[in-house]
Amino acid sequence: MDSTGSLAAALADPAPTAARLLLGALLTANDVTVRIVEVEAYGGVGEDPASHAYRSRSERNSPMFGSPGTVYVYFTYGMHWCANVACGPAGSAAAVLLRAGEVIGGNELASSRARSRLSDAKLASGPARLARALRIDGTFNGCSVLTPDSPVRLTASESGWPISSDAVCSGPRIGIRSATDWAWRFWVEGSPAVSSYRAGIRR
DNA sequence: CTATAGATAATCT
DNA sequence: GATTATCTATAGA
Repeated sequence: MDSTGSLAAALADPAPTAARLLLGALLTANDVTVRIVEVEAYGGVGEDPASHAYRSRSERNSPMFGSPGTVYVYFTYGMHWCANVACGPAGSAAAVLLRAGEVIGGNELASSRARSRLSDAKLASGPARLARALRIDGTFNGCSVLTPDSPVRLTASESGWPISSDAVCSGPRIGIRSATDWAWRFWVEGSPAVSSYRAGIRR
């Protein structure tokens, strides 16, 4: 089986399993390629209070209900785009949030797109920066990362994927206010691009 | 280095 | 009208 077929099989798994299998895969869009090093899993309707799909299907979250590999992009905090990939059986509304990646191609382009001057390691460190480096916005909604002519593509090199489970860490998800004790965030140990956010956010 | 406040708009109630 | 799966500038140690 080729690597794209393996990825397709991985995306059909439940969110936490699919999430950890996305680590080490390559994401390409707009002439920039990143190696995914940090992700979070989100569940479907009625099963994950932190998920955008928790309440019900809406116009915004409808891409989450698509087949595995469907891209769901949302706009938040008045200025940031964040990218997800639907996973699990079609209609389950589970998804994986792409939180961080190492830029391995199109470095200068990614740098020129950044809102501020950033070191190479931080160009795609954080969900909004990742989307910005690849210039992913709302027009990508509904695309599939598994379709050859899609503007966003997910691939895997046979040598670098999947990542050894020894190198994968997990912990609580970031920036949410419910289900904070679910260890549904996964990252590659030691990657300089993994975001190191502060724990306590005061309001 | 750490900690905090402010920006800024679509979506949902 | 409140909330938000964030980032950056700025202040202080």
